[in-house]
Amino acid sequence: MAPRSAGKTAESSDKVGVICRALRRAIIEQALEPGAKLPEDSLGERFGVSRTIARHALGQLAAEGLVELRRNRIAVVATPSWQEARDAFDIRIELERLVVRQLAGKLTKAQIATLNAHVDAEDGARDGTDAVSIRLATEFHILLAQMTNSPILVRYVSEVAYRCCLTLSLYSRPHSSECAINEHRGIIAALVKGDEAKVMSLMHSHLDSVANRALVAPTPQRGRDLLDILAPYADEGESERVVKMPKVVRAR
Amino acid sequence: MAPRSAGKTAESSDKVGVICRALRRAIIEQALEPGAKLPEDSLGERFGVSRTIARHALGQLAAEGLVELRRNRIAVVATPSWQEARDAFDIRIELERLVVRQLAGKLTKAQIATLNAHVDAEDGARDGTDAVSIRLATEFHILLAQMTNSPILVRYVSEVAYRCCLTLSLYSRPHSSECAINEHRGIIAALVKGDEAKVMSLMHSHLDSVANRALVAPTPQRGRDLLDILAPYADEGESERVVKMPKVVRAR
DNA sequence: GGCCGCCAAACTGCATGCAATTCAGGCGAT
DNA sequence: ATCGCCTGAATTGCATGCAGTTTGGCGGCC
Repeated sequence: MAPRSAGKTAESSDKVGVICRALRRAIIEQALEPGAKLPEDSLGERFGVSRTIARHALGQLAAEGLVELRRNRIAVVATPSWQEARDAFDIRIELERLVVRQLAGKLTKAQIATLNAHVDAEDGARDGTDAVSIRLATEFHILLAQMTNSPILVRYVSEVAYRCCLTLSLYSRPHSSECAINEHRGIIAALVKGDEAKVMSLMHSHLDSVANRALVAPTPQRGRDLLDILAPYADEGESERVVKMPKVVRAR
Repeated sequence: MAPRSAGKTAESSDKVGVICRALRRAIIEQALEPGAKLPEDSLGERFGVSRTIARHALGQLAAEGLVELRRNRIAVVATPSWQEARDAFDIRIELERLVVRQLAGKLTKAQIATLNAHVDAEDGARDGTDAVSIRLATEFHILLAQMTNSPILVRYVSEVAYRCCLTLSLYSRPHSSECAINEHRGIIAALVKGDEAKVMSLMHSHLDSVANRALVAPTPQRGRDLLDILAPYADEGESERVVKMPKVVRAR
């Protein structure tokens, strides 16, 4: 009955979970671009719930870093800076190395079959939209994390993978997913073989190459539209020169 | 002091943030033990807000893994299994290695002073309660994370550190904090010297020793959740204390 | 005496209402 | 024409109310 480590911490409560999942998916499939507005009542109306619930869902997603919540302002899909994107990938690399280290040589036949099936699905979706193949690629990594049976690891890998997904829509260009698929197959093979060092290095280089392919140009002016990027970060803490802020409330 | 207003994701909204911080602190100082009930009403009354806000705060804390939310049931302070505690420490080790790797040799004088001051504070609090010294020790690690200027890293390190704190109250015995303080000093020294490899290994062994000192294996078997869950309640037996504790303290 | 079912209290799930704040755009002054 | 101000509409912040669920205890039945 009670599925023990089902890892359901919060959001699975009910409708909140539904909205969270829907929004997450919409975000990582780029149906909702970074900076897109998410008014509470529109959301509530769309999902047939009240603002209270929509609000709660937005709170959860904000905790995951997928949306940005500014006081008294409409919530928007998060717009990570380039540096934050880079940081997210760094963290992701460490976490996923941990995943495959725990998994090397310990996969059951059923798990191997599941993984292979998923990669096949990725393959089959190659003629679909980019958005879908990006989502599938991300889900492959989450699938791996789930096999560790460590709810915490699952949560962190999921979150950071989603965040990376989000940055892909900001800083990347047409995504060549074929190599990623092959790299996924390679990782599965190394996992089955149980070569811990090999699979860790494979995962490292896989993610690193994705990051490098995705995150172009260290020049900060490379974003789609600078306007959106600057807006939410207009007041960065310390070394900010006050250009013109006559009587703006300084947010305490 | 204005500790860099970064990391404004959600909770800093207003009252929700206040409640979150208060509860977090109460939890890591073990004023609230794992399993303690957190009814929305009482919380709201205690903090002078409505259930809506208390509920939202609980949602955030649940997302961080500090409280457990069961549908239609009173929220409780999370009770991680032994395995989850171990997993949390594993993740923490990787994350904090990342922190010190980024920080090695890059600390400003001001940052070094801040760190030293904090360790001095830890030292000064040695004759205080265990709870306080545990909190201070945890905050040292969070301080380090903040110096990376990576909001994501700060968030993850904070969360996982709090979780580890939580497990300490479950599985640890009288905590000898002096060695921890010395290890903290050692880490600062290595950071200043800029020896990346050394500081990573120091941090690794520091956390590993904390984990090993704290997590005494309950049973060689894993998956014995029930035992762990019962532990905090199973006060019966040798203690002649009042077993009867039917109602939650109600904090009035 | 012990067990089972019923019932009231407690609590959560969710929607709605009201006040406060922000946003958009029009109007007048420079 | 540009900038600043002012006002109505949009939107959030929060409290409260009602309905559904769980809890815990009381009384009846075996």
